[in-house]
Amino acid sequence: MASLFFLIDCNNFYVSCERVFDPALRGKPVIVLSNNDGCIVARSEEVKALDIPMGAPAFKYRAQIARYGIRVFSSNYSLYGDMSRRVMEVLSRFTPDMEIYSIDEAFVSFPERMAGDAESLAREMKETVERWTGIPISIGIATTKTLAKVANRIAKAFSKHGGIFNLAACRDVDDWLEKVRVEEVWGVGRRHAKTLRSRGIYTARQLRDAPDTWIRRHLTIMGLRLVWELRGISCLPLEEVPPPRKGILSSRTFGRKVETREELEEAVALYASRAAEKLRKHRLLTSCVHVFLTTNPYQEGPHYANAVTISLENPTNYTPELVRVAREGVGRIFKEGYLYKKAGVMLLELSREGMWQPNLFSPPKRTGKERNLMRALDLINRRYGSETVRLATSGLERRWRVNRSHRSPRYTTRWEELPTVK
DNA sequence: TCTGGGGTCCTAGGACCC
DNA sequence: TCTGGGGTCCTAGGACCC
Repeated sequence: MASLFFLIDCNNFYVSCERVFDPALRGKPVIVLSNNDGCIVARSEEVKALDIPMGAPAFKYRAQIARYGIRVFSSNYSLYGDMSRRVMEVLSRFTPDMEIYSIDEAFVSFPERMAGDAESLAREMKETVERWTGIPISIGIATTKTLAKVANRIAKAFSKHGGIFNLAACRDVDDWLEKVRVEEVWGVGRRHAKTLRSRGIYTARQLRDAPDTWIRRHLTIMGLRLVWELRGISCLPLEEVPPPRKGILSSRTFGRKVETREELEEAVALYASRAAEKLRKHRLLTSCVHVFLTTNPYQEGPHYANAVTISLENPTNYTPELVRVAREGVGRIFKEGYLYKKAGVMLLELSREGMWQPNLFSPPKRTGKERNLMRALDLINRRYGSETVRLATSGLERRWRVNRSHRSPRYTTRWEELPTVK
């Protein structure tokens, strides 16, 4: 049975989260920076109007930030994660058929026979989310997910539609697709856009009408699916149950350059601990640890990047074991004489706790004691803040830690940072 | 001086098998 | 003079997403 897809997208999500708790920011230019205060990852409308692009390195725009009095925030993921949970909770009251696609986006679907009510339903969703959470949203409606994305973009670009646009009810779909540039289509990035332009394809409409064989050859099977979706043939179903994770990554750019093996080992020990914590949170075990380090690729001078993958005999989520292996990994790839900028730990080959095959030749050493230790560790860190208790190998001084000089309070997840009403 | 972090999927090519 | 065809599995790298 055919469905109608809604794509719900929070407007300038991180900026909107900051504005909920500081209304003085409304109508003012605001940006939110990535980790280490590196890139601009969210912009208010006022900033978009200044042609400051998404993902730009913040230091290149210092002059404009000062000139226009742009308010700057470091990322506050505790706050954004919690606000996202609230938005999704409100949306889920309208339908069980929902896919949480990212921190600020969700797809929902309704049977096509409800098409007549689609817009009033969307309006109700929008009003409820905005009233209950304070986060403004836009909604795109269409017969496929890719077209719903397009519809959402139109809803955002043309404010006369009041943040809601229903492409399924349009007679002039061709005209609308003509207005959307090919690189704005979901699944077309910089490289594919270039390939398409070289063949004279500039708009979503031209992409929709491109020949299958050429698309298949140059944009792979993914591109072909996307083109079919533009034609209204649904190829991407709603994924209500998230597929099992394939890997868990923890990595950071350093606040300053790191030269010594000891400091790299500290950093990697911390990342391994964090990854192990995520592992336990999802009740998973890993049997493969991937460690990587790299110098700054943007900078002149000798560049070095390397990685190593270490298989474990038995799957585990025990922090000390993973930290030991990760540090060993650093030992294998570290080279003296370079200025390192980033390192990370990736855990692969994940399995569900309690479902792994014991190894015949080396029975597991894991004891109830270890499990209890990890449980206590997680409990303490959840209650008193992360890293209240941690391994000493992850360093005490830690001069390499990230810069985060403009973070707002964690209003909703820390008692001592609750907003005060005057 | 200063350029994020966490994911997914696909393809090409090599090694290996009979 | 003549040197196949059909598979699988693994990995590295590229492209994309937010």
